[in-house]
Amino acid sequence: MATPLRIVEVDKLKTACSTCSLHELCLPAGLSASELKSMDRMIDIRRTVKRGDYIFRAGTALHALYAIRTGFMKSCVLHEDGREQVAGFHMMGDLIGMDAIGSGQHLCDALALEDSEVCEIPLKSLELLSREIPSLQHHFHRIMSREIARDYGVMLLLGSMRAEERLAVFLLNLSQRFAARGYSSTEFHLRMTREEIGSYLGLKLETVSRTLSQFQAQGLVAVQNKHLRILKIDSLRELVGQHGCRV
Amino acid sequence: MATPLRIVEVDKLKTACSTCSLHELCLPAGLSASELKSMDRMIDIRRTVKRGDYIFRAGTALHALYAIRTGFMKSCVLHEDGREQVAGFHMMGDLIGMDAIGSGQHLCDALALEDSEVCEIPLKSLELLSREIPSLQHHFHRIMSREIARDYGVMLLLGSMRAEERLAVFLLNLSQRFAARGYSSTEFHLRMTREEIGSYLGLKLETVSRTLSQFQAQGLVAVQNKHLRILKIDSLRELVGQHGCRV
DNA sequence: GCTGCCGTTTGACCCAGATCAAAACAGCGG
DNA sequence: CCGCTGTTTTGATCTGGGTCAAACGGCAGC
Repeated sequence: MATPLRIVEVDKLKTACSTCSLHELCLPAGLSASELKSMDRMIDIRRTVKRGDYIFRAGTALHALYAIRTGFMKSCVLHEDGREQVAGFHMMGDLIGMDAIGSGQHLCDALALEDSEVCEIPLKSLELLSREIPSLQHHFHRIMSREIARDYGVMLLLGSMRAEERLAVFLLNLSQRFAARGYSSTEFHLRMTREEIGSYLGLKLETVSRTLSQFQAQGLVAVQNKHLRILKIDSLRELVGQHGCRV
Repeated sequence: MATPLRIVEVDKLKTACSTCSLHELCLPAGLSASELKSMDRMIDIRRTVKRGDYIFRAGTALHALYAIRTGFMKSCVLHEDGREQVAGFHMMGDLIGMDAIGSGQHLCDALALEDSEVCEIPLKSLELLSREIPSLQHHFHRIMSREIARDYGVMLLLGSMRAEERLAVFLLNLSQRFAARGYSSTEFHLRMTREEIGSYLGLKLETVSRTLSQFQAQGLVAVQNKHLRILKIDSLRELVGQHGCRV
């Protein structure tokens, strides 16, 4: 076997759903081998995005949904007066762009917080294929539903939790998502700035910083710049929900 | 024609998608006459719910999605410690229960704020039928997407708006939704209590009351108990976004 | 290694909206 | 018509987290 041929082969393997290590986490979860092949045919474009690049911008037309293969991104919704609110942080296996199906236009910006790779999934193709593969159809519905469920959680957080609780929820959520992807649940890098965390949690960056320092003083976490280690995960869990509510 | 027969006929007409006055607003929007017939076959159960009745409770298994035919309801997500956060107010034509598709269990309570009528739409049937009718499939996706989009708006509101802005956004949203349903955009009844408004907006009931009184003093609205009249809709619109942000 | 730029931390002070309290009011059953 | 209950309004006071300000630290470019 000639070397050039092998390279091409490996390259192709790397970018197919059927061999992607995320396929149990991502859209094709639960599909059979032959159904995965159909997925492979549907997803023909992969994009590499560099830190700071936009995957899509608010106001632009929906071209496709994007499955995150590697990297880390945020989506933020903008108010006409310039205020921006981080609506979510996304990591590998997550599907983004679903906010745009309703109107055909994206409502938020999505941008990479580190060099990333995404798979473009044209909505039309996805809808076509899910008419043929019931389990894909149902799984897509589950993914959209989980986004709604996540949003409800954020509403609860923003509407009725105090600062410490918000931050604890945030850290526990990151921890759990990293764990689900095979990474450490207690030690990770915060890819976003304090300001972005604050925006997501409805707090100012100073409050995020202060609360993080307070957690550190209490021995709950060890923070050094963007590196975070959770020391007492149970105490963090207890912290959520036991304090008197703010609203 | 005998009277009893006529009654049955009218009754049947009243409960079919094909003759429902909401069908351009609801799930079957854009379907052909024959496709509407298929919808009729799918939706075989209509439920009447009285003020205070639950349509579903958090933690219970997903049986069906519910399209609201008449009435007004709220959904609220609960925190284990008893805190509750209103996640949305729903009126005729709205589809609720989509939060449960992901896990198979409802994450929020849905309860009627006035006597209402809902159509039960079994998820399995809906998925089956949308495999046959592409426009139904796409419209269902659009509805789920619009729920995500709405949630992003609520996040922006809860995360970065001051009390007056939140209330103005709330009133403008109600106004616009009533208008879309053929009712007055400037005069309507608030079906929910001040406390429920507050919960939805992340404010306490006293703040809602005070802010409403303030709007009244400024001549923006006329409130009398639960009856509300918008006097200066443009001023309300201007109010949103011009103040310095809280977060 | 030095310099400049961000992002972060920490302190001091302030204010929007929460909390507490009480009165006014609507709606309802008897 | 009355009394009861739950909702709403309004006032007085308090406080969590916002705002302003300054110092610190890590890292990229030179």
